[in-house]
Amino acid sequence: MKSRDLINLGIPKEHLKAAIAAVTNARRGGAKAAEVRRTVRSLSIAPHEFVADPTFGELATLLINTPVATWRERETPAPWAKYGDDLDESAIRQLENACRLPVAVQGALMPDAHVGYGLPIGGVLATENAIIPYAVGVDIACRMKLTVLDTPVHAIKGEKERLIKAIESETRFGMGAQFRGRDRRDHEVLEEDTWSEGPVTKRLKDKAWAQLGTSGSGNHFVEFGTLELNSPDLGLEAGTYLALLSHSGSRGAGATVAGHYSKLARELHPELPKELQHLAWLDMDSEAGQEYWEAMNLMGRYAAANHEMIHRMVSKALGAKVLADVENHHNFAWKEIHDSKEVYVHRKGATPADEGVLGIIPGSMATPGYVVRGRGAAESLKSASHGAGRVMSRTKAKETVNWSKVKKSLAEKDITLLSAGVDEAPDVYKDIDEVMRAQTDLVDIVAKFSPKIVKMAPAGEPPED
DNA sequence: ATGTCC
Repeated sequence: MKSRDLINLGIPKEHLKAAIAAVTNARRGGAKAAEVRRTVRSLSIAPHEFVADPTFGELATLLINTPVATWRERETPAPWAKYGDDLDESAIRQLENACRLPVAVQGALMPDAHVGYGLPIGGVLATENAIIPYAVGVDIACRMKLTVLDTPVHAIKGEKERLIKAIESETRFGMGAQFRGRDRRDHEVLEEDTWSEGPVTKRLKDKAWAQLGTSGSGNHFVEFGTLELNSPDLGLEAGTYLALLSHSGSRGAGATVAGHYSKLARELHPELPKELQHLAWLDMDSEAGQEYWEAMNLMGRYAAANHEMIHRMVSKALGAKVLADVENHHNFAWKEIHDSKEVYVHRKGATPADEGVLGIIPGSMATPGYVVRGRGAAESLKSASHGAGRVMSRTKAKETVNWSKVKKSLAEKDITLLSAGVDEAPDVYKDIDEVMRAQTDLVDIVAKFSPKIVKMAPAGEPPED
């Protein structure tokens, strides 16, 4: 019997697992399909009559003890702030909807906001005692890392081939990208017991190992560029440096964790209206909530290790020493105190910007990114944008972007593009400097990074191995 | 974002 049959027979989504187990047991015990079907129908109508049944008793008790879920939204929506004047209206609607959730406490919309599943990208949401998998995002712990190297800046021109080779030989890109055999990277994060403690993560460790030190597709990248520091900071003298910047996350492992728990959250909240289904939450007091929290935090450490291996291998190939290091998650949730209250702050495509905290806000392959220092603005839930933000969908980009024009413009800026999809062309993004101007209350600019040698996943090609 | 839904 399939899930859909069970639902048609009146089994609520949240008890599908228990129902499937009971049906399987009944069939193993020799009951015929039609007979089981009749039992399930009767049980869904009058569960009290089945409490003592050896096979269906447990399911009957579950049905009796589950109050009929009813949708109750906040009487008044949670307060939220937005930054920027020309924000996508659909993204605004998504954040407004999120603020209607009974678990919502406060929201904020960053100037790079655009539509995503559930919460918009560039959306921040604080909740009480609840975690929303889709408000963290599919790429859990998607993250930036910048290392300043002791390699002289003129190497970007003078030793270009050597820099290109370091990226090409030490990184992998694309959906399913991985290292094979002895090329696999090792990191102590893989030795954690946490992997085997989670019912989902225990199946993901080998894939995670194979993908350690890789970037995915879409907006992930690894690039060399110049970092301009106008005054001493980051433990460095003022000056222009050669830096390595990467954008990647928790890869396939994180996507599987996200998919599993967002589905579970939706099943646990069948009462949610359609526009809020993707914002289904897990109660932090529940086993599912705790499982997701542990898995999410593991994905956080894994994504950090992922970047660490990219930077370690590339700088090692160059024989370079790391002079400074800045990094941050921008798809994650944190337990924080806001307004003297403990809340779970989800930042989905948003950079943590508590007072004094360093972060990285990238532009595009052809425009600057910025190292920033947070100002701790309460209205933004101590957050800032995570980039420039898309102005054009991937589909539209593929129809309209003139690739040879892009190449010409890159050449004029002395930018070497090793590979990328047309949907990542500079024009699909907002003007990063305009976005930075919309968030002067949120962050101060520390340094400016200009991309010079850029690698992204090639479009439409099979993954490398 | 991800080897394309459990």
